[in-house]
Order: sequence, then C-alpha cells, then structure tokens
Amino acid sequence: MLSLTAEYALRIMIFLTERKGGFATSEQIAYGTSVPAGYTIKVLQQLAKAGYVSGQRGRTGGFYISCTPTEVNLLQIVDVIDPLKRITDCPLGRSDHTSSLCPLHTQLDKAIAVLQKNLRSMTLQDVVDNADGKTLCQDAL
Amino acid sequence: MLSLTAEYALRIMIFLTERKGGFATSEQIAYGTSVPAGYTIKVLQQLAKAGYVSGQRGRTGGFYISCTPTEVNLLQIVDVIDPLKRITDCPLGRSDHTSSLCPLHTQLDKAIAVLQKNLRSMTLQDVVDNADGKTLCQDAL
DNA sequence: TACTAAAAAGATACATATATCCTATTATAT
DNA sequence: ATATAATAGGATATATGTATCTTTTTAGTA
Repeated sequence: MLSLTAEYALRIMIFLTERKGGFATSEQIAYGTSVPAGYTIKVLQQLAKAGYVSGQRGRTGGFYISCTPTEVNLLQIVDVIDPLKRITDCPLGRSDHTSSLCPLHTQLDKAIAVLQKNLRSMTLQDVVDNADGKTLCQDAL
Repeated sequence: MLSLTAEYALRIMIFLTERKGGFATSEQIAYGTSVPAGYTIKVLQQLAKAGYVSGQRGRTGGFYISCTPTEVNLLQIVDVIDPLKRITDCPLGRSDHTSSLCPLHTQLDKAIAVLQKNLRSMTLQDVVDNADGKTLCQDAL
C-alpha cells in the first residue's frame, strides 16, 4: 500500500532516532534496517534533501538525524517518498465534471484521510518510546 | 495510494452496477469511465478471472456484471488488482526476528486495517445508491 | 449454410516508474 | 598522502500502465 521505499525511509528514520543524533554510516544503517545496501544511500539522500537527516563525508562521516524526533511524525517521512494526495477533484478529468466528488471518490478520499490521520498521530519518538526494547523487528536479537 | 489500476477497476464495477446486468462493450465502458480504451479490456479480464464480470464474444457481445452488487464491497474489487496485505510478521526478514510486531509495523498494520475496514464497509450498490444522480464524476453531464 | 461484421481474448511491443547495483568523484579525518 | 565515507550519476531489472495487432468466437444476414 505504501511503497517499499516509504517503508525503507521509515525504518531508517526510526533507526537514526535511536542513535539520538549520533553518526551511522550507510552500511551500518543498511545492516540495521535490512534495507538493500546500494539503495540505502538513495533513500538517505532523499531524506537529506528534505532536511530530516544530514550526511557528512570523510573518514568519521556518516549520516545523522537532523530533525527533532518528537516533532516529526510518520506521515511527514512518508510524504518525502510518495506524497499521499487527497482527492480534491474527481480524477476522471472530463471537461464538464462538477467540483463536488462522486460517492466513489468521496469514499476513497475518506480512506486516504484516515490513513493520513493515523500516520500523522505518531511521531518518530513515539515509535521508539513504545518500543518495549525492540524498535525494529530484528532488534530482538 | 491505491494503484491506478485499482481505481480503474472500481470505476468499471460501479459503471456496470448501474447497468444492472446489461451488456456494455469495452469501448462503452472505456468511454463511460475514462479508462484508457486499450487498458479497459485488460482490467476487465482480471475482473472476469475473479468472477465479478463476464464477457461474451461475438456480435452482440460485451461485458456484464456477474456478481450481486449488494454483496460485493469495494475491498474485494481492490483485492483483485493489488491485494492489501496486512502485516502479520515483520518484513525485515531476519532469521531471528520474533513473531510479534515492532511498534513501527504495528502502527503501519493498524493503518492498513483501517483502510480495509473502510473499503469493506461499502458495497458497489451502496455507491450507486448514494449517488445523488451522479455515480461517477462525469455523470453530471 | 456459408459469409461477414462485431466483439472478446490473446500476444506483443513500448513507455514510464520503481527498485537495485556499480563506478567515479569529492570531502575529511588521521 | 591515504583511507574512509558521502555524493553524483549511470546501468540494470522488474513492475506498471498504455497501445496495437492478430486470433477466436458469435450473431446476423444474404
């Protein structure tokens, strides 16, 4: 439902939230989140462009979280990768369609709204705090 | 969020529900739903395989709805195209992950559950009945 | 009955988006 | 200087969406 890349982005942000601003190389992140190593950097760069992480080159470099995890919710991260667009006008695109939505799209839009609300209601920090010792599944090792 | 094809499938089913079992050629359906003509048949064939519509060849042929619109909900149609899978075990795939979900995937699964419930709660007939004279957006013409 | 037109079914090709990997370049700490 | 790591870009693979062409089936009709 969410794209795979959005999933990856969420895992990465959760992982970095746990690090509390500390550095992690893309390889460490890849291993810790089970995101394919080659792809991890691509996702990180998208997150960097959006300002949620920063990268530093060089020997002791790596990535670190550059936002406040108590103020960033899951929806914001998802929106970096594939923005969940509400349906504001009917996507059928006929020239003479009216501005109000038909029942089908009213219903679909309602579903999107609920999903957004759900994702928006939880911050990165909330996820870590609810972790019960296991923020991401493999942390149980 | 839903794939474009799932959207198409929903439009087509709504369109055929209005026809109350009557035939419509793929061209008529394509025009009436604004689904690309070449792609309409593809979607119809997927729906046919799942048993929701039937096609009849030949001169007076076409497609007709072959399910009871009061008994088929929107989720069932979406599932024909891209099944909304609940997250039952953590998708990180480490060999030693435990069976319970981490907070991230618990949250994501909750979002999927809500979306499913929402789509499941409305039948094809419901959409048509709530139509207010306009089942699909362009019906306002 | 055989012919023909209409329509689905099936196959193929193409375009775009998504996901993955690889290689060179640039920056930085030791 | 050198090793390390991000950055940038291209190369590949798969999935999705779209279009076109041929084959098969069916109904009408001459």
